[in-house]
Amino acid sequence: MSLPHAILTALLEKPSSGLELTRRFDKSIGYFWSATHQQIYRELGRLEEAGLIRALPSEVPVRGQKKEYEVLPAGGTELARWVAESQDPKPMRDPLLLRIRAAGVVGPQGLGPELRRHLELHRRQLAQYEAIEEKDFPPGRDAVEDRLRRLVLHGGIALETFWLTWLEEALAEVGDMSGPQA
Amino acid sequence: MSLPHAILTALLEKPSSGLELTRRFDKSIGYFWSATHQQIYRELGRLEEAGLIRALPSEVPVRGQKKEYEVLPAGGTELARWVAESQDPKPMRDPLLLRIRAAGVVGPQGLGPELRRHLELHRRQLAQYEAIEEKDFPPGRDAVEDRLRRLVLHGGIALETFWLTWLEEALAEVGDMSGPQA
DNA sequence: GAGGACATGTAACACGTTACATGATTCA
DNA sequence: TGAATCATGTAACGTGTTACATGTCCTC
Repeated sequence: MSLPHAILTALLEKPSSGLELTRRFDKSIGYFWSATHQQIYRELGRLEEAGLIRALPSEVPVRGQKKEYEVLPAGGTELARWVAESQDPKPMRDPLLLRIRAAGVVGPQGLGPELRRHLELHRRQLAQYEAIEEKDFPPGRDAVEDRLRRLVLHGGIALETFWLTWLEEALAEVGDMSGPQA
Repeated sequence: MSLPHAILTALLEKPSSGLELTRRFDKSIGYFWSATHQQIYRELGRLEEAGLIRALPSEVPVRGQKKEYEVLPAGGTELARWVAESQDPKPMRDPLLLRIRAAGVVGPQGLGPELRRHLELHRRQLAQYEAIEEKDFPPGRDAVEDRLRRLVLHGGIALETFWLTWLEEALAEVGDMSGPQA
């Protein structure tokens, strides 16, 4: 049950409409918890129903009309409860590792290009994170909120770095035996 | 669509019944693609329907009776196709990073113990991977299949190492401000 | 023959994904 | 007025999760 709490977090940072939330997910929170606009609208309805958020009463609630939400006190309480909750880490679930395992059985033909493509994609993601760090977290900003957001960003950077390192190892292992030849 | 291919891989390594597959997922393939027995039975039915696997004809197919499956040629072809397929890496989806972000908004109260607990769990997982490496991959075994399975295991080890490093950083940041005091 | 382990399966629901539908606003 | 964009929403489906149901085999 992470999506509702991701939405509560985003709305506490700034009250927003569904589409605004979607955009903010695409470029910030979505880096570690992505969601489509359909999921977000569905969940906004549930959160409102549950009394954790409410639509700002300024506008008439017509279809096609922008509808802004803000977090109610019960929503903040629920989010704080969830932050301290005990949740076991889920085992990783990665299709690429699975494909390497499968390649051990049916052969690594065709894997080389795919590994190189992933390597490039992770390089770009890492560059993007590093740009964010440089832009949003210059040395000196040290409020609690800044420190925690930087911590999260460091997680993303370290994860991408892991992928780069591992993909290099994978290419060294697989690259030369997965070319166009049989 | 990874589960069917995880099952094809497991069945190619060794024909099995549904429950045997469930056990093998719990202690091997499931480290990077977990599945419950209900998912596995459902998927075995679909794979048989699709003509990619078949039940070994030796036993009478009665409810409660063991039913072993093996991969048909079409299943091997499909798996090889999937290995070389182009699949974008999915953005990570991690509730703990999300909770840290939320803690930036509602405060990190109660996070310390949770971080320490995760740290301990990841230490154990890492130790387990290292035990597997020592037991199943002694230096010298160099068949293609061995090399690729070792590569996957190295991925798991590096990921756990990432978590340990990052959780230490997180504790340094959060540990002292999330105690029992307000 | 009763209990427990083994084994397969159903049912219901939550979450995520894709495609599409509908209405409002803006601007040429 | 027509097209583009903004904005909210429905519908259908696939996967993952949880709880439970049913049947067989072994052992005491």
